[in-house]
Amino acid sequence: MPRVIDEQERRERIAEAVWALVSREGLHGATVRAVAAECGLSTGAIQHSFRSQAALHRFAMELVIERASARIDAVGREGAGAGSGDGDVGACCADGDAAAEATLAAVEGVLLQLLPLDAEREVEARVWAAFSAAALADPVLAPLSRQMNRLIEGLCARCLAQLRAGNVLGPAADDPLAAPHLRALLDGLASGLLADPSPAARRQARALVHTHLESLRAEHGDADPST
Amino acid sequence: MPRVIDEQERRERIAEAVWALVSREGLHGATVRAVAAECGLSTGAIQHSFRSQAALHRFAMELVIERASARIDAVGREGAGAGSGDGDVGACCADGDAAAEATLAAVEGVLLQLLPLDAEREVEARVWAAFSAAALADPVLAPLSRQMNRLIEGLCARCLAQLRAGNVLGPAADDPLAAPHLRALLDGLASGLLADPSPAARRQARALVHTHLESLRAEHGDADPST
DNA sequence: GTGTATTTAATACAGTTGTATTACAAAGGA
DNA sequence: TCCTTTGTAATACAACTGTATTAAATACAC
Repeated sequence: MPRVIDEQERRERIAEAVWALVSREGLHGATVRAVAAECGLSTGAIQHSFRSQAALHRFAMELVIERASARIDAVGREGAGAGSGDGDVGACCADGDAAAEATLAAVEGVLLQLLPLDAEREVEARVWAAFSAAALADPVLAPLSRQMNRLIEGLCARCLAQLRAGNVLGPAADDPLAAPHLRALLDGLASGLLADPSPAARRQARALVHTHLESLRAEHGDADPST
Repeated sequence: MPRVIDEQERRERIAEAVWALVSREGLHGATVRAVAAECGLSTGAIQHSFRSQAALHRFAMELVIERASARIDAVGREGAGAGSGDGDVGACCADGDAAAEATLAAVEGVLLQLLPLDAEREVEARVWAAFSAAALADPVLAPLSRQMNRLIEGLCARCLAQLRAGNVLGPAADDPLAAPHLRALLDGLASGLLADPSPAARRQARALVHTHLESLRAEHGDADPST
């Protein structure tokens, strides 16, 4: 047998070149030739790994989901047991306020990871924005877009559940709309940050996530008592 | 003088053909030839009105802003005086609840106009999504993206001001973050609706806007008393 | 009517794209 | 050592792109 190559790793390397190009120049910049140049291969090598450009783009989009999914699952696993990492919160709610603050801060940190607040997340968010825009006119990519939304909403739901378990939230958190609400907010913040990544905008986004969580805590009445 | 043509109207007609194509096939579908076919002109006629394809795309994006801006201004003008259209609310806050409900409903209606809940808005939102994604990698279009965000945030601010004037909101509405918060929420909801325009998702989006406004009303404590 | 300025249509052209095809290099089994 | 199998590189090709150029048609001034 000749030159053995880790095909999966090769495919991911190519997909990462796609990411770089999409982030810099948009999806239309990720031509086969440009991708080949970006990762130091020939167009023939690209074609050996991917039947077509559409397959390449699809794989690159799926890889974004896969990586994000892995990160989110990791957060979920480590967040399920501990509040902020140095103390268990779920069971012992004896000294309320300190533990509550810790849980709140931990959740806030997790949610902030979904925003393009550093260089790496910004690339990821730009790439995702390009792909999800393309998905609007491409039935093959559209399901991936929805999958990502479900993924993030799931993370939001788990964060809210954790806050509820720590008795940090009022009854408002039981609202089944709380997770979609949080997801939409994060999505809109991310899109705004991509258009304006200034330090001021980043500060504002952080503050917004903070006050949103605080407002969930402050809320003690029913959401809609009139109807 | 030969055939006199309303150049501005012609340009807008061409731009609307761009919208249709972008909504159906994405930005890359708006080639000069496709645009010409869409509006029943020749490529020569397109080139007579627009120096280049980039200029055409830019104009089409600006026209989205212009149209949206006109709608928003109209809403602002009619909304400045009356609450819901059949009764003045700003001054007479004698019978609180009924007037408050009316104001709230009126504002809710305005905000819902920003979401792709009907066919026309959906096209507009799809077009805008495509353009703002392109703006991430195009320095010429990027300012337009930010301009639109400012426009919508301004509308949000005015809506909140109206609610405040009607004594519908607690002190939380004075938070300078309330308008950016609302804008981000609407942005995220819009993007979610484009990915999943199902009736269920639309119902959820409507409900979310409603509960968000309700939560602003319910909130009476400080947003962040601890720090 | 004639002429002229101006818009339109058609075509030409150079560049780029995705993809198929081809020849070449490399690596292990006989 | 040679040979087969696999990956690589280069090139070819057809389709499509934006744009420049050209010729025709049109509508008003005179």
